[in-house]
Amino acid sequence: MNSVFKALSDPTRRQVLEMLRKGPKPAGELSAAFEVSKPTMSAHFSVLKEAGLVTTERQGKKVIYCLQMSVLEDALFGFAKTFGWEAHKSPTAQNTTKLEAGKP
Amino acid sequence: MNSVFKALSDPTRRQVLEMLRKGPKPAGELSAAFEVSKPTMSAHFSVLKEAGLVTTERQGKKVIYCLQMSVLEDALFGFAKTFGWEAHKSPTAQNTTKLEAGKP
DNA sequence: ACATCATTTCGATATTTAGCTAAATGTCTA
DNA sequence: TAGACATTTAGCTAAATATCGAAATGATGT
Repeated sequence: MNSVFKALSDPTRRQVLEMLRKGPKPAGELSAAFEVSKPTMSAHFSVLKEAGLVTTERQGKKVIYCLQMSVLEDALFGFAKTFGWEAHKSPTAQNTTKLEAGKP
Repeated sequence: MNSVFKALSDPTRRQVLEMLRKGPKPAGELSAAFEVSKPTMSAHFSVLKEAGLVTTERQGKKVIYCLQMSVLEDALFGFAKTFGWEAHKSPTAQNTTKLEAGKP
């Protein structure tokens, strides 16, 4: 859980997670959205992966990143609960475990 | 908001916030709960203060730290909302603006 | 097998962060 | 004002992090 908060402490990494919210995306597409080098992005990906916030899955020449909502949820709301907050999934929360086929 | 997440990325600082959940506490009491030097704690306090997560108020020879729940709430739930979560204050959430008198 | 494209690893450097001790500052009480 | 605490500032080290360009690896499709 510490590693999750560490991972969330960088704005680029938070943005990556937000991009993944609508569904899995390849590394290249994620990288292209930021003004940093590919190696730098790869390092950010590693941090997210080690925190368990994302998983990867190879599809042909691409590596697909997939948000693990449950990990984010546990960290965020586990912490929030110690402050007396309650929280619940909204009806719009969605599955992030499967890639919709044929997305670029 | 970035500064809030930065502040939350350290476990000591998160624990300080949790200690303040039940009400304001003097710096000395907070420091005593951790195995680090006073200056180190002071640096942690600065980070929390710059993020707006705590405010201080001098009372005699002591400096009282006070959790700003609203700042924590905005950062945490502002972020959570972008992931489709809803959240609300639980009935147990409480006032942090006033110090209960005469606490050691 | 090769060319190509996507991604990661390598090596190097700069910045940031957490931690310390020692010294300075601030505020009460006698 | 002097003594006693409480807290912060100064100055430092060591470790972690962010970043880069260049090179290496992996997978595909011809």
